[in-house]
Amino acid sequence: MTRKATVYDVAERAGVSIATVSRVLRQPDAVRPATRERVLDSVTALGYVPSGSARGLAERRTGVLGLYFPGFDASEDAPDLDVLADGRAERPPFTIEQASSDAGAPHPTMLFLDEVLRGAELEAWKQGFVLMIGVGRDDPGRETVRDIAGRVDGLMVLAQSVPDDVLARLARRIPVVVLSGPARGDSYDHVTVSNAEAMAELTRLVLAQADEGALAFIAGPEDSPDGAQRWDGFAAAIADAGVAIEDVAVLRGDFTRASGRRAAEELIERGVPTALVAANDQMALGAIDAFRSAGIRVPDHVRVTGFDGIEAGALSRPALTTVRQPMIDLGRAAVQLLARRLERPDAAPMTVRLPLQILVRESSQRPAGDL
Amino acid sequence: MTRKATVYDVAERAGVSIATVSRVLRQPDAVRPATRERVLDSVTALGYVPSGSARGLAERRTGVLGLYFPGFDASEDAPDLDVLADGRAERPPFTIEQASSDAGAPHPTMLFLDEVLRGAELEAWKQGFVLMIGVGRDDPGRETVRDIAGRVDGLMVLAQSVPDDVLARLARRIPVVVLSGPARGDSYDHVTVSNAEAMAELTRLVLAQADEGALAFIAGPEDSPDGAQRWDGFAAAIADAGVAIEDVAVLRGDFTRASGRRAAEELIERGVPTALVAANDQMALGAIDAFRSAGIRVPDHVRVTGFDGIEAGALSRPALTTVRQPMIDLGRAAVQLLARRLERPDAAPMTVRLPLQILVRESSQRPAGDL
DNA sequence: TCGCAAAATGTATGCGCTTACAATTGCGGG
DNA sequence: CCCGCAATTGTAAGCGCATACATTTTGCGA
Repeated sequence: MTRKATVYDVAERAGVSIATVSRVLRQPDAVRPATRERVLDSVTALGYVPSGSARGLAERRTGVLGLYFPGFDASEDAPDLDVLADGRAERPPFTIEQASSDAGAPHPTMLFLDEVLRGAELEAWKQGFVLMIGVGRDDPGRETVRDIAGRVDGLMVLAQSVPDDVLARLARRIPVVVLSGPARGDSYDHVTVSNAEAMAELTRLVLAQADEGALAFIAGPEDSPDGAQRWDGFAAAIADAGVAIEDVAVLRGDFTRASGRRAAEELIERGVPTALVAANDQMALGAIDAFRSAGIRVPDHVRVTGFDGIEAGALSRPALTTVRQPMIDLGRAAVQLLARRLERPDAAPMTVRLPLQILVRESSQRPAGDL
Repeated sequence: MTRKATVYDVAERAGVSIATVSRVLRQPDAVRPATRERVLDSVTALGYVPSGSARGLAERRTGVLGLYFPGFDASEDAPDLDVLADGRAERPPFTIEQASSDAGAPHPTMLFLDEVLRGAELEAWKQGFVLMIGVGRDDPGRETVRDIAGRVDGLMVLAQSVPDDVLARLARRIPVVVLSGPARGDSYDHVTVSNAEAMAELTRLVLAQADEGALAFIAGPEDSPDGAQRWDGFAAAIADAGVAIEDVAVLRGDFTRASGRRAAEELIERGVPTALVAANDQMALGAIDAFRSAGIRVPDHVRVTGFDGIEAGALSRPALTTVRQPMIDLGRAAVQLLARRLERPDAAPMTVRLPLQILVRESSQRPAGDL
């Protein structure tokens, strides 16, 4: 790897000017086939790859879109790994563990983000962009978002991953799309889902099956916007159904499986409901665990629903009724919004609302005989 | 969003030269506190964000690392989504589906890549880089890899995602690290895992439990390097154990659950083995399905093992004994290698071999009574 | 063969930033 | 109050490419 080849090298070798080289790469038809060949030969011979920086500077656009995530994994604290350290060679090529737990499964929010990312990448590719990603971390001094913002034509951020003031500042430089948060009346483009409406509908489905029995709800942590929206949807649905909120056992969890288990144990003491609506899948699965331990059958004795559509819910028995986020489409929609705004910078801010998918599975179905 | 602010704007507003502005951002200590304040004021007032392109060009490094994946999801064919189309507003905010299948679960290779990506992002952040990602697709004309290569300081590619000649060319421009393929004696840095060794060890564990019975193996598709390595490990282990290869029933699958099911059905006809080693988890799970349908109990009648460590294996009953790839660490190691090479461009090419994790779970354990 | 419009190519500038080097300023001792 | 050095700031030269505009070449009809 000597010095990297530049247009100048290519031009010289092909006996043309750098303008011609540039043309061969950008508008091949504008140059005579013979010269084109000659230039392309030099390109391969020299292993020339155009500098993205120079291009970006000259064209005043980078062709890159940025996606910025909140960091849910506290990965700042991840142990250091040093593959370059000495003595690695002597280490065994494998380790053996007696394992029955499912420890090590990634945080569900991560899975969510992975799919959003996939959708974004796909659509970016379709639109001719490349994707740059960043994760929000406690990061005094080093401003990763700003870093990224300086390198891209447009930025997608997940709600709450960037402080408002920082975001406002970045938006002065490039278009910003906010994903999956409350559709505030601000001036950004938004992509959201109808959390509340879907939860309301799900609750209606549950009520339709719940006979006369008692209803229970496991809410998420207080500071979760998602959790709040889901609660709103639930509350709206039971209000519509003429059920008094006081008649519903409302517990609070923290979105973990353990907290769902605890909540269900409390319910068992206070009296088992006919139906339990949980604000996410983890807690629903935890509740099912607790019910099972207590000999209470789902869905025979109690119907249970979750929210999110994680894989464990599909694999559990009974399979968990839930609501799936259109994750791929979230990513794709965000890119489309960005592409649109890059074309028409002064169009009015837009909010795209994607439909959720209610997956009715066994855990919420009244036993067949009763139908 | 008027015209984007540049150093010139900031300099003028602060009454200094552009050099000073640049210094404030790059080496704050080299400028007198008073001036520094003035400059920073202008920066915020103007919403200035430095251009990554210009920086990259001037510094001759971008601070970006690239990660290039093979595209396993045939996403080129993904249906178009058009969130900007008219009439979206009228669409319902949710859809309802009676669903019991686990359709829609992402391709396991995707999950693998997601984690590698996560590891890479984490380590890139720790080392002060930003990550750019690209997915390999059938892509006549548009050369995404090259595109990315032009914008980054170093490139990580998953084995087989980039044709050899293209890779060779890119490597002339920037350092390249190849992930998870055979450690060929080429001139790139490599990160791999000990597929064969781990499979051999797993096979040994199985043999130790397999009594006198017959052994079976479900191989992967012929063109899979991973599959081949796993076969090699298996073959080596049984050879060591003095078992003739002819005494082992070897079937071939295509890494899908269905193919595992078919293979097991064939085994049931030909005679159920005491132990079945599959080249990946999907096929192992498929085989377990088939055994269950036939009333054959796992692990009581037949011990089964997989490879990969997918989540469904941990959740299934019996939980699947398998080998987990150190996916996060693969990504992290790749970044470390890249960072090292950027520092010392002419160090000898290096191959880092990461240990695999053998997870011994129920599906391979001889029933307790027998111990 | 010549003339002219169209096609092909070359020239030169600027994109926004970093940085070597030059010029200026500040400060302490004499 | 002056001198010399160090700290600060300014000047200017690229970094590699795209492109407007100028120049040359080509193709074609007369």
